[in-house]
Amino acid sequence: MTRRPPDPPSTGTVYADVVLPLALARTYTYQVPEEFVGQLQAGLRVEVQFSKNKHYAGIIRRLHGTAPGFKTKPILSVIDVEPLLTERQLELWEWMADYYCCTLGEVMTAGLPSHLKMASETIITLGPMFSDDITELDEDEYLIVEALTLQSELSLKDIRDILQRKTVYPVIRGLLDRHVIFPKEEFSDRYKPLEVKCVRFGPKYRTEAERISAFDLVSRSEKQTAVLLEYLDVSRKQPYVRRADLSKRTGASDAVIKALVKKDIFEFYDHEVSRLGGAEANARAGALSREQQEALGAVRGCHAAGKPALIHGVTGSGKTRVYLELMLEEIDAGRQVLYLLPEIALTGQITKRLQQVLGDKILVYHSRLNNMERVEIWKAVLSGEKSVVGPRSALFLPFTKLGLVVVDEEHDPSYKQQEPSPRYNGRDVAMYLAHQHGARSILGSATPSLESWENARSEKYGLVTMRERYGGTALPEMTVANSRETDDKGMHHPFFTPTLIENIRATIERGEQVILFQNRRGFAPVYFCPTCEWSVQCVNCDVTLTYHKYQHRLRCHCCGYVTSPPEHCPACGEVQLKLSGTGTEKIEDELKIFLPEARIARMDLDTTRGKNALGQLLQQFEVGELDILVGTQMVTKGLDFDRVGLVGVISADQLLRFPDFRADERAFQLMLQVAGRAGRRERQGKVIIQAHEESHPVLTDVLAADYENFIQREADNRRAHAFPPYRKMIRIQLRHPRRPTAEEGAKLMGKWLAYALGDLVEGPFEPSIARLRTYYLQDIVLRLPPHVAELKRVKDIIQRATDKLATTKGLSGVRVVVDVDPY
DNA sequence: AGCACGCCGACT
DNA sequence: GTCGGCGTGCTC
Repeated sequence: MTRRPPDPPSTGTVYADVVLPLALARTYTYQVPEEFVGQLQAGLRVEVQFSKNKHYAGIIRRLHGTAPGFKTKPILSVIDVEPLLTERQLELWEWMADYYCCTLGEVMTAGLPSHLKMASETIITLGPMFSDDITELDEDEYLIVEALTLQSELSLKDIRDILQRKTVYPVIRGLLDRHVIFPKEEFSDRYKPLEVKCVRFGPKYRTEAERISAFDLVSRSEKQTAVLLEYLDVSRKQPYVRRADLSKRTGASDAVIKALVKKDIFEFYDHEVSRLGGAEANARAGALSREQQEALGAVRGCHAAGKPALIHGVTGSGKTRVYLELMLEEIDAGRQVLYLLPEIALTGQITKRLQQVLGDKILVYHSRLNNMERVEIWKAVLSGEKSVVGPRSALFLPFTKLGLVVVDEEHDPSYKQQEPSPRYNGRDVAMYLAHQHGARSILGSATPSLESWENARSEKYGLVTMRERYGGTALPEMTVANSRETDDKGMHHPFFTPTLIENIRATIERGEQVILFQNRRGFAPVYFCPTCEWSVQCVNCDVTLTYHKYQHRLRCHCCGYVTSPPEHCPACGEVQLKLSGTGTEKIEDELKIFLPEARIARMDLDTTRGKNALGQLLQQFEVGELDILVGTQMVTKGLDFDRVGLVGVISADQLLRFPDFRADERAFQLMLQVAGRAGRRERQGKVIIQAHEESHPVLTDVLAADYENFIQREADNRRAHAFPPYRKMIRIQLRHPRRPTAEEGAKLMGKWLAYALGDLVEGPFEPSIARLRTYYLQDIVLRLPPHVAELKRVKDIIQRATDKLATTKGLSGVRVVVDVDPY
């Protein structure tokens, strides 16, 4: 990257405004010692002391000659030679801090890989690759390495003592760069290849004839014959056969399989399940369809007119193919591309496909990367050579030649960071980023959000529509099943209609797969006493605990609190406690009763928590080791499988009843997205939605796959009730461990805001979950006409009110959380 | 965010 | 008489 000329040292001392990785509102001004004057510029990291004993790696925001009206501390050392951040990134940080009402330090904390944010407490250890190349080390470095071989870990503070000098960061940085030492956390995060224990025919049984002869060898054993047959059956469908699977399916013990190995018929081996990365660039895949060709032209048209393009393309229309074409163009022209996806979709086939076509030109920025890999990507992006596919955090990478930004699944709520600050929406920040770089941008979805649709309607974005599924596959047949439906004996099941069960059965019999969607995890969300109606509440939050049958535990889905179910009701002593409500676990459980033969798996937060659990689950489903996948929202995202013949929505009512102004939009998106998982290639898929309220207008639109009708009506509703996107919404949440204090603070805050803003202020009121993680909550909501100048004024008012509250006796402990566009 | 300073209750 | 509770204010 080109070096910016250092700011000219004006008369006298030079000062540097430094951003610190703390939740501080402003930058802090340090004095630049004479010796550093020539080498400093914005974006470099420097070591500074902050308060008594703390040293941090801060980032220079700007250099100037204006002496502040207080004594300044000196910059202790310069960590980087070249800036680690670009001017644009610093501007982006400032914009985010400003727009989302948070501090620069909070943006910095979110935006820098922790490896680059050293502080005095950082613990370092000796790297595993260190091969006593002591000759390479200078005296200071040698001292550190020697200390580490004796003590294994040291804090930066220790190192300062060892070296007997104040400035140790440059030395540390040098060692880090050469991978001699590591910040400690990295070891916990080392990845290993995913391997599964498998069986295959031994070397003597490679040919068909040899294999047939194997049957003679085992003819005396019924079990071994069965295993052999099963093996042949499974191996026809899957590229590898798991040892555990084989015994499970045949009911044969592991000893039976071992016996076959002993006879040299089988052998064990570890099958390495493919991981992302290391792909070779292929030729461009297949030709564009006519519609894709047209869409491509339309997107180019938008870009030529300087507008972002919103692609509304039904699932399977091949939006990715269109993105790819444009991405290739940018990359060929030597520019960078940022392709954003919701986190979960990153595990899917899309990343693989991008890497197949773009090879090592594109890097996957994944939440599972370790620190070192993150820093490597950071540097590669800074050099302008690599493009990136990643979740919203990839927005913080130091792009220098950004030419195109793609936001796929732009409607997805997980683009919005909820906690902690900065509470930003990745899609919106992406648009700002593109604008900042003068880059083109594309938003894509099968169900565009109302905000984006409205932007297209008002011609801020260009709209590109793709209506056909690539290859002409028909859209799935969608039907609704009344939840009250009974079977031929007049029996009614609380969560499976006969229609759904019959269809599941038929689908599996055809050798196809089923996805069932239930938007709630666990077994039952309420554990209660039928006598006195007492129910188990979370100790930290104002919610009931969800029963998880598999672990026989009660869990809080807000804070993670776990406890054992009580033996009897503590209020009245009743011993027969009951469960109510339905989660994915229960669906899975009940389904096993109906379909004991089916291979069922569950996909929710609980089953995908482990490192490779999600990938493993998807892999299993992909190769056909599973018949039914029961899951939460997760199953609506990024799943792209050919053999899904049926998608079932267990309860549409549950989605539509949600008390939020976006409930309808969310429900519509979720249902249409999950429906899109059905029948992707030759075959038409089927979707069955169970509901009590069959004629709900949202359901009617879902069944007709009528986005236009839905979004038009939704827009009218929102406009009529003054909701976003026709109003700017800001939520101000006040939190305190004591309810009266939270209430008092909120009342006061509400009064001040109402004084300045009148009836734009609603509340304070208690949110539906009144206590969260031991804090009592109070909300104040502002709904403003969407004018930018107005917004600045409002944010100043909020800031002043927050400051005022912080200096009010007795209420200074009330935390104020501002959430801009809180949806 | 961390941390020191400071002003009110149960202890060696 | 002190130790320590956390409420308050500051860090260039």
